[in-house]
Amino acid sequence: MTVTIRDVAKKANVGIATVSRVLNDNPAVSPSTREKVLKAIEDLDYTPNPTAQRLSLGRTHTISVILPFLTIPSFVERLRGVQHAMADCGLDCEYDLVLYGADTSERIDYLFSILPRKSRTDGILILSLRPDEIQVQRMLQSDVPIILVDVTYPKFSSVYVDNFKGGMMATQYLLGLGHHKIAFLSDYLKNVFRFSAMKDRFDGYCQALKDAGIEFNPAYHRQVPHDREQAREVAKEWLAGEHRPTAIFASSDMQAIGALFAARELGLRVPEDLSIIGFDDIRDAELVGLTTIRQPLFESGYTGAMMLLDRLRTGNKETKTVLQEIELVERKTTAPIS
Amino acid sequence: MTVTIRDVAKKANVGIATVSRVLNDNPAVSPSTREKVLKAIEDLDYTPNPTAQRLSLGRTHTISVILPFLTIPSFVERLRGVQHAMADCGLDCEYDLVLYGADTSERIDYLFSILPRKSRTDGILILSLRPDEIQVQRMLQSDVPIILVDVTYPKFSSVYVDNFKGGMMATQYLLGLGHHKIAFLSDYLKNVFRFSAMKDRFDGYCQALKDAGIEFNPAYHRQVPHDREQAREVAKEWLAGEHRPTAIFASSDMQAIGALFAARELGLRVPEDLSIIGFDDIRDAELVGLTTIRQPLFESGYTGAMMLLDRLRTGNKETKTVLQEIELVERKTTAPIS
DNA sequence: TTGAAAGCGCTAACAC
DNA sequence: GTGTTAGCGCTTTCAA
Repeated sequence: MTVTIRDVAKKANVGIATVSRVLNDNPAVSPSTREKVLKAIEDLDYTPNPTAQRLSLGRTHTISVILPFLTIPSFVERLRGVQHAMADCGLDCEYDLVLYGADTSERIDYLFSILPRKSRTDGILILSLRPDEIQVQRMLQSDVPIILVDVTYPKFSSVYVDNFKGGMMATQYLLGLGHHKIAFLSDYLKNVFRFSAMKDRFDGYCQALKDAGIEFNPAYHRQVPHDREQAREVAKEWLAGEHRPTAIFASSDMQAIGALFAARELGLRVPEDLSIIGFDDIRDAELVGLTTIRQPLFESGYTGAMMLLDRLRTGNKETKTVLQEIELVERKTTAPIS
Repeated sequence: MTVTIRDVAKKANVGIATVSRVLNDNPAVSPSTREKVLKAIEDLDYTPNPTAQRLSLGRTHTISVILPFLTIPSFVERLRGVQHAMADCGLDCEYDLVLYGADTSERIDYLFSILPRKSRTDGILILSLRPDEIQVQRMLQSDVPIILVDVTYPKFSSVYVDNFKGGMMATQYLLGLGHHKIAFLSDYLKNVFRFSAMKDRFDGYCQALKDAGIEFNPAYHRQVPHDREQAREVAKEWLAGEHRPTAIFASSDMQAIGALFAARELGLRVPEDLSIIGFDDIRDAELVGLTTIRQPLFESGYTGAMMLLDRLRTGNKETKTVLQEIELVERKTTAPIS
């Protein structure tokens, strides 16, 4: 049925070891036999069975990427970065990229417990998901290289940004524009994915407020799912309410855009009547002219994958953490208070 | 080092076959030994080696998805559909989803030649890529189930839409609004990915024009890469030129949005001075209020994956084609000519 | 109900 | 240089 190494050996009148040598570019094969073997391979349209190679080699030639959803553009950007790193290393033919969507806590738990095993995968990239204590212990036991992207954790290699600083930057910027009634529209600070970025941004927001001598107003903090529509609803409540904020800092661009829609819907002018700042700088941010805190999304995946690939190549086990820079991108949704 | 079935067998004082039976829910195991084995598995934190299972079973437990890029939102949506279908079938633990980015013709050729083998993968979903004659022949030879999404081809199962009709719908709609100078802004009609959708839409556009007794004006057709910026440039040329079209039909929403930007940049009001219609109905379309031809993106991936999964389960080899419905979504970028 | 052993297709150590 | 052979860790006959 399917062609195996034995068929090739027979056809070329050599042993299977010789075929294997040719396949693996072992120099200890005479040019003439190599020729014969290559011919047989060609004739039979033979391809080595990857599963058999993997079992024999004890390596899976597989890189696993775990991410929450594909609905959130920032995850897709990071994933793109991973793909490109593999291609740039010329390793996209060497390694298979296996994608695991982790959108429930059960699924996350399952993946975190089942995946970090040498027999499963050669390496793991975890995007934006923060493992809990138990999961961390298990991962630390396993000898599978794991890289965290958009999250840091002691003893793990990671690529991340300073979200606290980002939260401060955004808030201070609005403060500098003369805003005092600054609302913070965020993801759920506690969530099954254990995203921590939002919490850090919130803390940065609070700190900046405090530094400016402004008391934190709980009414100006609402938590909604990471979703445009839900953000819009909440923003509408704020904007239609009595103590309307003059500025909204959203913990993600998607939510900021939701707020932008809410403003439009209520006939408020942005930035004249309301300033809005987001976080991430996804592609849509440019589209709508959103002022935001940019973090390197594509690069985070790229760098994380590079670290993993490097570790796979060198076997170097030391943990390495990369802090990426963030920056304020001023566009058209923020202005001095009038 | 790693725990194997032999370790479990030893610990439970049984043969490896018995352990295997327990793993595979074979009823021919007495409750008491099953108990023993389960205990040993638990104690040793044993997980079967998937590679070994695959080799032994002769199945890879892998589904391959080939797509051009993750930069284009429509592909991501289709991919999401695939993920969800797997989860809804409860098969996301059974099958690994392997992602192959195919962004050059070499890579496409490589993937199309290497992937369709039983030893490689259990099934393949090809998104938006149209294989050429040679590749088709090879695929037809292979006994790996292949489903095309966003493409049809004789003898292949596929999920697709009538792009010709879509092209006509968009054009007729603009015609109905009184427009006569309708430009068609498209992808390259010939491209390494052999996307054919754009060509069909173009043909639909031409047909609608013809039906209305309007001669096709080559100056009103430009081809650019599937990219917002490039589309914007071209649109600007049209809009700043002498024979400015009163309407633009873009072969994708991304390009339509590029055109929208161009109009804004030149101070043209949309839809008062210029009507714009796109194709796809990606999420951004709603964001900017773009009128467009909607095709079911998520559903295409979902349906394709379902077909594949079903075929994997039943072994049913007959080819099946699903034509999905498209519809015109009127938003705020189109209006009667003034 | 259970265990021994063959076999999945490959790699690599070991002989020649 | 090249062939023989022993694994890699499973599943699955086939006997018992």
